[in-house]
Amino acid sequence: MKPANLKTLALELNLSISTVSKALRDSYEISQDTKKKVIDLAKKLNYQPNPFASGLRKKSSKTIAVIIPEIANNFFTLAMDGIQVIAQEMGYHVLTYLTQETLSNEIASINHLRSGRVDGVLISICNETSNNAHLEMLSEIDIPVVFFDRVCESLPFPKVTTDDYESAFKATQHLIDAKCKRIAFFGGSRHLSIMNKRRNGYINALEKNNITADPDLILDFNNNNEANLQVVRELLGGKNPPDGIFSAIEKLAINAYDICYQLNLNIPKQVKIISFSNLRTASFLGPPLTTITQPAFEIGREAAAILFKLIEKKQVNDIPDKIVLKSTLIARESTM
Amino acid sequence: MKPANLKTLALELNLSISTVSKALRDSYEISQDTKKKVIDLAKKLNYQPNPFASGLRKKSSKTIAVIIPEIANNFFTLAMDGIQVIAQEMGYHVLTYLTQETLSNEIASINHLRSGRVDGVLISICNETSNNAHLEMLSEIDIPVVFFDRVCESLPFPKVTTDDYESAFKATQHLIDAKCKRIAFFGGSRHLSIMNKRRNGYINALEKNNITADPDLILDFNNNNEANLQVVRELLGGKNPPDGIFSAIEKLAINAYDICYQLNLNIPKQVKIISFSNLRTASFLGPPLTTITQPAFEIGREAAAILFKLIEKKQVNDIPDKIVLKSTLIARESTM
DNA sequence: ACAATTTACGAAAACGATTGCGTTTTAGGC
DNA sequence: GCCTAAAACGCAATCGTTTTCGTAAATTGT
Repeated sequence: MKPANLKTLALELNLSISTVSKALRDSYEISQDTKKKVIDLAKKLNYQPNPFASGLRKKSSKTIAVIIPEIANNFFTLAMDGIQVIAQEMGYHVLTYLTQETLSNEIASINHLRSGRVDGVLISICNETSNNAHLEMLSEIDIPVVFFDRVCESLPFPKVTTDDYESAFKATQHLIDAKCKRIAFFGGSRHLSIMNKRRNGYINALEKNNITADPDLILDFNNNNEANLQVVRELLGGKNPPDGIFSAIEKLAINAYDICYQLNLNIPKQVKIISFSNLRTASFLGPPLTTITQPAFEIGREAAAILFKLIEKKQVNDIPDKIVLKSTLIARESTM
Repeated sequence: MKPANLKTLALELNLSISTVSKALRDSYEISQDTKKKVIDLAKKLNYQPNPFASGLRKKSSKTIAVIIPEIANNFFTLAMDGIQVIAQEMGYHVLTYLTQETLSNEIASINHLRSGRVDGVLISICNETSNNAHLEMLSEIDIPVVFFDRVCESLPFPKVTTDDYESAFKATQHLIDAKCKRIAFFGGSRHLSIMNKRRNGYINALEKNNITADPDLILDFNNNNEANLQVVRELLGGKNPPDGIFSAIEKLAINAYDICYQLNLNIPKQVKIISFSNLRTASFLGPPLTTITQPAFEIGREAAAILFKLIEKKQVNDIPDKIVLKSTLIARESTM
């Protein structure tokens, strides 16, 4: 059965298409009587306006795009949840693009948006992103953009992040307070500003405690998990292993657990571990993992809320350039 | 800067709009020479066809919808990943709708699709779904639909599931083999066929071992996690607690861990636990959790692959009505 | 050299919703 | 009863792309 359209309704009611359209949009030009008739029939036939037709005409789609590196990641999953909740409330549709941490996918995704397919974009950049050529294209497209978590500092879009530097500092201090002498940092791409902030928080915390950072303990990991595991194995199985690990990435903390199990290293006796993480099961790990937990859901909500303000041009002047939410350190047995 | 459109290109090249359009679609009507000119300019101006215009004209959107109960769920996250991978390969866009396990949201989402916004639908129904009135509307919309995991048996759409009955049977047998005498079943909505299959697998495994199922040990949980925790607490803290738990839902196994920690119950000595789960950290829990792990990623891939065959009407005859993938039981310490 | 094809392109009508503007009807004022 | 103004509705253009059909020019065959 063909879906009903304005023509169908108009024919049935002996009205013109424009009258029907205006009635449905509650125009002052149409009498209450006709409005009621139109609306009733529309409901009866389950009329849904064709999104292509109105998109073409109005140049708006009631759709936003979310571009994230991966979805099988607790942080992004929760952020996505927050985004969806707001979007659903606002009556918007959500298109998701996964870049799989690959620059070419990120470029392709952004290119898709040039066509006016969406009214706004929420983006968290991938760890291969070093230059901003493709991100600057976002400025050329004339739609609102909001960055969250993995932001690009040099671009003039609102950004929602967490207090990465402070959290990293606290995490490192937490390990120092737990008597760790050799603390390793597990980080990611040097191109990501959040990674640099976390690394700096780590380094400055060490310095403040008069510990000189050992370059051998500052590790950058990539997207190859096998290789990453090997690096962790060599570090923990080597001759001068760390007694504390601060991981800026959840997955790397899991790798550390993996290797500790393999090498029969006791956590926390031989090595203490703290990690940025949104793992729901952190409390039930063996041993429970001390985490820096980002308010991922709220980040998604905030970012989406800002985006919709921009899209609907409400209170555009009181939109902050940058929102920083606080992460919380939850101490558990892995650092006791 | 306004995005380039066919008119722009046509004007620049002194060609007609139709020629440009045909050139870009590699029509045999256009000479190689003109094609090259058009394509070059299109690339230079970064032309992207307006999706509304072509959607309106062609009645196809290169977009699919994914309707799932929640995204903060390891199974659905992985399935989503599989779907996205295929969709990206096929050049399709993905719209996500979360029903939050709520019937009204599911109805609203399905209603959105009546407008021709998408070319196909992948759906896993929510646990409030008992009657099929709204799902039958999917038949009226004239687009392909594929169910995955939480399928609706009575509807004539392809279904991708796992061997739920067999896996549940094996899981229960696994506990029986581990000398459990009182095995509890943690299930969900009786409206979901997969839950019934898992429950039946459990019951039949008991019967085969000449154990009569105790109704007090067959629990149905809902979406209220606080209430669920309380039920688990009363069961495990009661006078006749089970010595084995087979959970059909990951979240409930976590609840069980939670209560065991609270009540100082030793897993597996006092109670053994096995659960359907896609937890990546199952091996690192205290103790490591024995799981029935569904091939979630592959389910997503398979379902998407079938959907695209249907959409593009390729090999439509050799599409099976039902695909059943196998889950794997991974024995870990929680049942030793 | 002339008809018959073939090649290469353009004109124009869709697709369905929106909206400015013109037109008809009704109500109101005197 | 006539004029003005407001109320209620229809006409038609528009958004950008696709596609059918028509036609001029180039090519082929004899």
